[in-house]
Amino acid sequence: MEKIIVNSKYFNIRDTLECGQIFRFTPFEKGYLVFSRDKVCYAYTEGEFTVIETDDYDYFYNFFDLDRDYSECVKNASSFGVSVLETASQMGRGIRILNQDREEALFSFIISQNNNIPRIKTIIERLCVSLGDKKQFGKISYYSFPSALKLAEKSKDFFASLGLGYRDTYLLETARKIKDGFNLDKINALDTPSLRKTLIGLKGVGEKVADCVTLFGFHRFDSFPVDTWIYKLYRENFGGTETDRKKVSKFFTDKFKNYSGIIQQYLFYYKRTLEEK
DNA sequence: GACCAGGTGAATA
DNA sequence: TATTCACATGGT
Repeated sequence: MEKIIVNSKYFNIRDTLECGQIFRFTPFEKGYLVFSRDKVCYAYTEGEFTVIETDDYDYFYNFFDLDRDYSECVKNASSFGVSVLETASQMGRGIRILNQDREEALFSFIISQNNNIPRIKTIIERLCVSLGDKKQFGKISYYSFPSALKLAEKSKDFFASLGLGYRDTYLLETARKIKDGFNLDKINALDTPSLRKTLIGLKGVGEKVADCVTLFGFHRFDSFPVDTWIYKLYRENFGGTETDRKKVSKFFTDKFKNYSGIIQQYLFYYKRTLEEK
């Protein structure tokens, strides 16, 4: 067991987990257990520090993007003279964009479409319990996220029984494609537009899911996913009039460039916490 | 019942 | 190219 200790000003564990980029975490003692692939860590706040306890130091150091200076991101977000950006980036300054497992991000966001976050979490948890490997972390037992190969063996009805709804075929077809050689690591060599296009070739992956996967699975900060919340914010806070989500995304990426992804998270988190009751 | 949730695929014009 | 509609499921 090792500990990573970081000043919490630009690394808040709650904000990082609750901002909607990851679905596998659970409250535990002073903080959270966070799961990624077959790994786990225990993360909590202690005074002015964020503490990560784990058996996989290097993995989680990279996972939480600890080499990046996020004060730069907040500074950039504030530089546009738009008050909502000022507010949102201050509120979300502790958010880090996670370096998630590519397969896990891909399948998770296929499940996310036209769905709400609590239910997405439930479905993913069921997937792990029924197909993942049982693992041990101290006294805690948990399940890994199942590989595409494992998913590809199951039937459409099996996924339907887990509550995936019409997304059952999307998950199955994408899992089979990966089993047949579609390589998520190889396509990391592509630039973001080509990567997006390639991902959209998968069943169940459209503009929005592709943007989430490039951002959360491939760490492409020039991606700006537009979901229903961001679309609402675009109209209400930016006076936007475009209805095509693709054009809305372009509006923001043209403005925010290589800070698009992190600013999108500031805005998403802000809008969602503001409106939740 | 209607409407919504981190939308997409397919049909249509 | 752009618009429209069905699609499972569960919560409000």
